Amino acid sequence: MRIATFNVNSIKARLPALLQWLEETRPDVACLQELKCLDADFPAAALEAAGYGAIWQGQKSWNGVAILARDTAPVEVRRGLPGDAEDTQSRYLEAAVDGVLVACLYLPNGNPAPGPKFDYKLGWMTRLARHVAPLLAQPAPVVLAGDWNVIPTEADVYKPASWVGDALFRPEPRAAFAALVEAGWTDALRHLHPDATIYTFWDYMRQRWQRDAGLRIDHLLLNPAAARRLQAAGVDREVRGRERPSDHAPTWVELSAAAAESRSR
DNA sequence: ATGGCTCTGTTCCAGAGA
Repeated sequence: MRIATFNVNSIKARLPALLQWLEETRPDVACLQELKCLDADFPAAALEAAGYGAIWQGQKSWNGVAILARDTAPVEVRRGLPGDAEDTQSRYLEAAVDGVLVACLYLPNGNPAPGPKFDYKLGWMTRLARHVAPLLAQPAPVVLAGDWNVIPTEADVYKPASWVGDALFRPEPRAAFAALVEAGWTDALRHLHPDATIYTFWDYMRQRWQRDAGLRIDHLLLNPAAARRLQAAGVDREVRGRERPSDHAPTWVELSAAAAESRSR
């Protein structure tokens, strides 16, 4: 079972690229971020024609998340991150697909730091940690997939020195991310590729793609039940090199089926 | 330190992103 996350940077601008990628890689689940569209404008029919059921949480101009499932309908479990009744930004969805609980998240950028946007980011991470704590010990696999807007370590950025002080690289968000890993969530890509240079985002500016000056900020965190099934993980880098690309590349994990796991025990 | 690039919408610039 392949579960992917892809910040599309406008689902309307990116629909051809999205459909091409779905056709090529056929993920079982795809978590999308930065839809940048109203609920009414979500291209559900085009995705259905491509073989994907979907749930989505849009909003005008910014943010927006969706969960796609191949040949089935994702069963919505939660809409919005709990803990702040004032939060109206569309950044969090949860769905069950084939016995796996998938959370699709779009963590706030947080720049400039310090400031109210950075405070919102840290508060969001606190709320996330509180919400996912009981999911860690679930017997069912749980995958927290999305654009985390956190560079976990110096190995995850082309030039750490130039990102010091940035909201993606400041100690507080990194500590919040590290605390989840310390608690038992597995950072799937880093776990399987401990020494590799892995990027999932390349800024449009300054020829960052051409220079491979990237960041690893799109992550899939697995609870122990999911980590036990982890077979492979990667980044579909070629998608970033195409015409009119998103600034993020799709990032994915492959989990073995439940039956295969029970046989192997 | 600045600006570079790409997206959206009460658009022909400004705000946000990372």
